Amino acid sequence: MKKIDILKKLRSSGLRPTKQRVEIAKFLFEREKTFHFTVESLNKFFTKKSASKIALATIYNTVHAFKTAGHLSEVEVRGNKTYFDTNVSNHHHFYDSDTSELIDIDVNDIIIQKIPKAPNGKKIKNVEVFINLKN
Amino acid sequence: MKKIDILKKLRSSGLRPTKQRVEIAKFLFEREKTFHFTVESLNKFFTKKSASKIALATIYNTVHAFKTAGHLSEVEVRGNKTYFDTNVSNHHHFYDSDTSELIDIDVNDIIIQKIPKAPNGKKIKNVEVFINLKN
DNA sequence: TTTCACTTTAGAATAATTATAAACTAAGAT
DNA sequence: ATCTTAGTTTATAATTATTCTAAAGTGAAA
Ligand SMILES: [Mn+2]
Ligand SMILES: [Mn+2]
Ligand SMILES: [Zn+2]
Ligand SMILES: [Zn+2]
Repeated sequence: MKKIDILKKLRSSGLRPTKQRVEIAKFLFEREKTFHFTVESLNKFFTKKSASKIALATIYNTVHAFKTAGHLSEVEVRGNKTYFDTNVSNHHHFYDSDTSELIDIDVNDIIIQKIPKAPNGKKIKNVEVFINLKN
Repeated sequence: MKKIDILKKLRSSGLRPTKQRVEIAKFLFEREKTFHFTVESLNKFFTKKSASKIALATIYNTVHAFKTAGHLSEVEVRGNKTYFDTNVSNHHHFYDSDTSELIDIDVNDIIIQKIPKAPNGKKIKNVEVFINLKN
């Protein structure tokens, strides 16, 4: 994803392309593959690796703004921290608790042949499959 | 589950059947159906409903001891609080985010016909299906 | 009964996240 | 180009869930 696209992405979401948002968006979206991260890992990158320091509150604000705009999704993982995902399409996960690593599974690589109907007057919003790994 | 069984359950897990543990175990296991709860909901019960007040730290200690002993499982739910489950068998969940309610799905009510093989030298420990509901 | 490892408890500490409010800035209006 | 202001950043405080601490209490073996 190019810088021009990043500016478009922000503006089309009603987010002013501030210096901080553009920097974070470049780090998150200017790459070949999607990935998973936590606010802590993101903050570490901007504290250590990057020259510019971005306030932790801004990282939280920005991640939430991107999530609300649909540019990030959240993955529920056992543990304290919240995991975010730059893959916003419907997909599943392997989880390696040894390394705390999430690995994407394409939605077409899992086929569910039998599923119960939703209770009450409810409908199924989406189905998430989470496969825990061991050695 | 009867009181005598609760005492057995505790003793066979190497847990002394203290007044607090027996009270909590009776509340958790002395019922027909399994259910889901949070430490907060459990604490509310013993603060309001029950005559005896149990320290919050004891509730945490006991829930962890029961989990370690295999009498409780933990369900990962989006949000801040940790959900526990008195159903320790392999099963799946519906989740109603409107009411924050978990509903069990029997393991046989979901059949997965295609699943990717585990990466690297890893194996699949277990598969959890989480079905989000909407209205 | 005596003993002591195990347990409970109040309160402090920690960790992740959110709120606050003052300083700053992108961008439309003049 | 400057003005204006709503949107944004930031340091810091506050909140929330959970864990730790260490002193007082207790189940159960001897
Ligand atoms: Mn989590
Ligand atoms: Mn959670
Ligand atoms: Zn993913
Ligand atoms: Zn359950």
